[in-house]
Amino acid sequence: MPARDPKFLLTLFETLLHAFGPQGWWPAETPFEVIVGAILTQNTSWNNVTQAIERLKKRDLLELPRILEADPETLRECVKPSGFYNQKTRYLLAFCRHVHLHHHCHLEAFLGQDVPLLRRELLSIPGIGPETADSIILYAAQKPSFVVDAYTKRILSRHGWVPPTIGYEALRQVFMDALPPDVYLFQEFHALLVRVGHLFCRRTPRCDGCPVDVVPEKKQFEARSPL
DNA sequence: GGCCAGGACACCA
DNA sequence: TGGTGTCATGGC
Repeated sequence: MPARDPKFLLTLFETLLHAFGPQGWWPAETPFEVIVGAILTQNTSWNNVTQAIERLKKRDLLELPRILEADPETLRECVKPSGFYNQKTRYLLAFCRHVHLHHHCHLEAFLGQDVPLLRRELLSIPGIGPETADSIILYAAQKPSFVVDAYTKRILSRHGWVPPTIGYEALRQVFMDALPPDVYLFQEFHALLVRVGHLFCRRTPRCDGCPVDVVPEKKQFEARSPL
């Protein structure tokens, strides 16, 4: 049960864009670096991820074939600062092996597929869940698939616009239905929600001054869920 | 020293 | 189907 007015989310986007300006996501030089970052940032602060990516860069491992050729122990050492390094090394290798096996390491061909096909294929790879898949589609493939993360859910439910129990796919659909399929809009909106989340909506409630509060929309759910 | 972070997955009832 | 534990490092 999302907010009824489909223009509400556009109003929210414009409010955040006015308050914070364009965020210019994703901070990466290549689509493959986006993908590596998307996997490494799972439940991890971006600061830790940048350290891992720097290690990979230093060893010239930010290319798909290089990861496949790399010594697994070296790979683990690079991934380590981002936490969960055994898992994430496995996930990184699983992704690279998949593209190697099914697309002959041709990342552009893989990312060039239609969104439904690409999303289904991404979700079939171990370690790629819905958020990671949508991040890869939106920021690496540059195709419109809205990314829902913990902040998105927290911000919207805390303000009473969606129930706190809403699932990933349902919340994603709220955005997909309400917004035009515009890559720039999706990229900036997600980045802005993360920015707001960092500043105002951590687990310790600290919402004073949150620009989301000024968005005019009738709230349908109990506001300020006790997250 | 404890809490938190731009999740995903296995396991269990 | 939904809830819970596990994976692990670095910053505050």
